[in-house]
Amino acid sequence: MKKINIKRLIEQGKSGQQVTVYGWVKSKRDSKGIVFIAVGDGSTFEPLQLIFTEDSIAFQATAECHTGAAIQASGTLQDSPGKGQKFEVSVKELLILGKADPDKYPLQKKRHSLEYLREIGHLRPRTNTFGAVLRVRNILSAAVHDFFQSRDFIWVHTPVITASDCEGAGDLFTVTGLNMDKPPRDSDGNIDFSKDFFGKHSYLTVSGQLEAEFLAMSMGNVYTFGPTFRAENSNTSRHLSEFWMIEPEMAFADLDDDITLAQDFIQFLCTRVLEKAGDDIAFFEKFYKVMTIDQLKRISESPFTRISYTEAIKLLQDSGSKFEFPVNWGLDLQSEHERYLTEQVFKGPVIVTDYPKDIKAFYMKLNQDQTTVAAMDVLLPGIGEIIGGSQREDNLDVLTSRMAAAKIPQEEMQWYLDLRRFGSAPHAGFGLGFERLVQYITGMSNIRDVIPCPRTPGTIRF
RNA sequence: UCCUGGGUAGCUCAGCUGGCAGAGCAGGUGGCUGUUAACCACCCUGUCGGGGGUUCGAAUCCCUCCCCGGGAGCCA
Repeated sequence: MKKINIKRLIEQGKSGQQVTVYGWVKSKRDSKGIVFIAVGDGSTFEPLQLIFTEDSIAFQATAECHTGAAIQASGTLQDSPGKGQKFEVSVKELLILGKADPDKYPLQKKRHSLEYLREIGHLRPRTNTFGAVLRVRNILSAAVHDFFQSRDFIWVHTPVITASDCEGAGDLFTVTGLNMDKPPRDSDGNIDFSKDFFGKHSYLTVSGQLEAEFLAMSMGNVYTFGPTFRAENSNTSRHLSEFWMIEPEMAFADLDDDITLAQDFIQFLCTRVLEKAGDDIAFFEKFYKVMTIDQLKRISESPFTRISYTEAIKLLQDSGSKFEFPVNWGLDLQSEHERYLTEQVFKGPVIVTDYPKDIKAFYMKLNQDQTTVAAMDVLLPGIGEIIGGSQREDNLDVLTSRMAAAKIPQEEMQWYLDLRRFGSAPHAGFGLGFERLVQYITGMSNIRDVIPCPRTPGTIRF
């Protein structure tokens, strides 16, 4: 039998058509002689209304049919006289494929707290909110590839297991095949990773950037889109230990090209979500009241504010606002400062550029002033940093001296320095935290609610 | 990791300076011919996070541990 999902049925169905639908019961309402069942199958936000009247055999079967049950229903698609839906199905045959005991089923046809839903992560995709999140996440994932493919970027697969521990992006998870009860020791008593699976200490990647750089320095424009791991003990609404990151890297490009790409990228994604996930976005607007369709339209149309770090410091100092943390040139911007810029001053995305070299990574291009680097952060209201990027240092001497200053051992990094020895060229890229983007667009305030299986310190399930 | 708020019925929460454990929703039964998280009536539902202490008496006060938010730091 050829199955049709509810999304297709609503889009392409014709009144009078015989249909069979499959899904899970979202709610049941009954009156004398008539029963209404709302059924969903994940394909779309709108549930399908099933009608059972006393004259059908299926009517009896609804007694056993509670919220959460998996059902198969056959009948006639017809225009709905009721408000709220275009079609409904008058059901002649109802099969309960899997019951859901109403005394034990953890989901009810009412609002649950997001905290509670996190405890039943395997069932929460059946809720309106999480279904909408997953559909938006899917639209965005596909749009990421559409955006880069349409610009001839090559999708490259950088490794999940890496030997680079000097990227400086945070603590790393060790990957090992050693017997943890009795690991081999060297003469100093330290664990001897030369006896490990790969012959050296290996980690889960914290960024594909360094590898993406050598791919860009041969393929031109490339991007990665894959999982990333940070062993930081971060307990916030915008950090995960395992998250997905998108990292484009462009050869023959400077910071300005990088910023333009970042803005075009975010705007493209907002536009695509509005086109393809209207129902879901409308739901977020209505129930969570954080991100509106109008706001998304505005973001997709108007250029982002650009401000240099130096200008930002001056603006904060002259603002007359009291901050908990000091504002001084040379100090990093704190959350409260970023929030002030995005939420109070500019009320939208802000791109801060040209940070002092001492608070940024060693690989960022040193500016002519010798004190700042060609870096940029994209900041969003409510989220903070969503993108961190830079033009990369392409001068061998400058790079090695910056590595020395940052005390980064160079023996293991000769391959990286080779890119500056042979055919070096200006290049730039950035990293975008995918879940933070999903958060921003849906208005979900906790990052744990935009990924199916969140990994955070002290918590792992499934 | 630090600061801060919380944990009471299946879910969401009220329960004041210590004095009989509560409501809405869900569930059950009945009613209602078209509902939209339906509605109306009645019924059922408790390790008050765990342990210890103070007290005639603790959900309430004290100590301790566990868990969950929010904020901060680290970052995407």
